[in-house]
Amino acid sequence: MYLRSDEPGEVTLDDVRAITGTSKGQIFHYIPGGKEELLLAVARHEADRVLEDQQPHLGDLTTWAAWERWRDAVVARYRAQGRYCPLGSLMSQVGSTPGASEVTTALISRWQAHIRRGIEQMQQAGNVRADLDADRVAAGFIAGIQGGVLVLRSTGSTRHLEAAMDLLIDHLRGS
Amino acid sequence: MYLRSDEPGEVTLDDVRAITGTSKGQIFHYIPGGKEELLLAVARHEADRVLEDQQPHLGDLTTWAAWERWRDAVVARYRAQGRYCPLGSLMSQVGSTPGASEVTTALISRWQAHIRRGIEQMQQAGNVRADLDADRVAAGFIAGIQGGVLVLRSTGSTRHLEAAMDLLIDHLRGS
DNA sequence: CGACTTCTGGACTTGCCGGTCCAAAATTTG
DNA sequence: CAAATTTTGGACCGGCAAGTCCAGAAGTCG
Repeated sequence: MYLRSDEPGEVTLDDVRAITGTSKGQIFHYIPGGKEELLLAVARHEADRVLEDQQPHLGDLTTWAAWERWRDAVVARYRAQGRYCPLGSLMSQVGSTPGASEVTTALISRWQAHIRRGIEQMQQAGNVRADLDADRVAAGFIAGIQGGVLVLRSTGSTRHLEAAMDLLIDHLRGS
Repeated sequence: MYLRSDEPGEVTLDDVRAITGTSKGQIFHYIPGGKEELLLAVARHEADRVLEDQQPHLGDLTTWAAWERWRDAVVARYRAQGRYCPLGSLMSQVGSTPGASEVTTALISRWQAHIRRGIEQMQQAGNVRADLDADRVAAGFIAGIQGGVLVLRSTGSTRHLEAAMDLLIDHLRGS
């Protein structure tokens, strides 16, 4: 039975010690909360990166071309990441502690707010039907992207992610 | 068979022993592969249940009313399940072994095939535009549902799941 | 009944990992 | 410089959980 080895499973404090070239003493000196505090800090950092990697497109969804660039950026980012999802692994390790779900819900809500804002701007410009519930469509995007990434993690293909994003953009276009 | 009630972490063989009223000797006598084989067997069983719980709707997506019933069944099922997703927990424990991804990809592909078939039937009946790529839209459904459930697991709300399914059904309707 | 096979229970082994502790090195301070 | 404080390294502890082993119970068959 092999526990050890490559990326997928668990990260141990010994791994951290080895990688950072430090010692247990230092880890607990600087991070009194131990493993959970460490993992949560990394998770928060990764969560920020998720949104950063979508910029500047995510913050400026004001034309159809921008939506396409955003779509491409998201697909490219996750294609590059492949089966290994840092944030996903982290969250599954930190389990269902209160801090963990706080990180995910915060990420989701910031992400969704960006998308909603983009839709509203498109509506104001008359490019999207005004009677669409922007927040609801934004929620759909979040779900589609998350699910696409989940599928990517187990199949290695970005097909579902692309399909979800394309369909939702088409929906906005009113096709 | 029911598994733990306190959702979060790990299932140990001692848990299994206690719940089933057996002993380590028996477990390894009947399941030589140990924990991994056991977990995979349960995962396969849960995967079957996922589709069973959507029947008979999933197998008969031939009218708009049927699509709505299916949508309601899926939402109801996951709402009832709440934050605790048996299959999800299982898969995160069994990690990224080859057997694990085989279970998920098999589930995804059967699920998607059902949806695709439903779309094709609607197309043949003239209810859905014939130029829609049925398999692609089905992939979008899978992504949306998976993502909706993922969000449900961390926020406890079915809002994203409902939004994703409604938007995709609207899309089929060509609204 | 008696040899033989299968099943059962649970003590035991092995190895892992988070966390503690403290002695010594480095650094600051007076 | 010397005392006080902070930082460092790593041996060690405790607990946990997967998997092994074997002694005996239960069942099978001639």
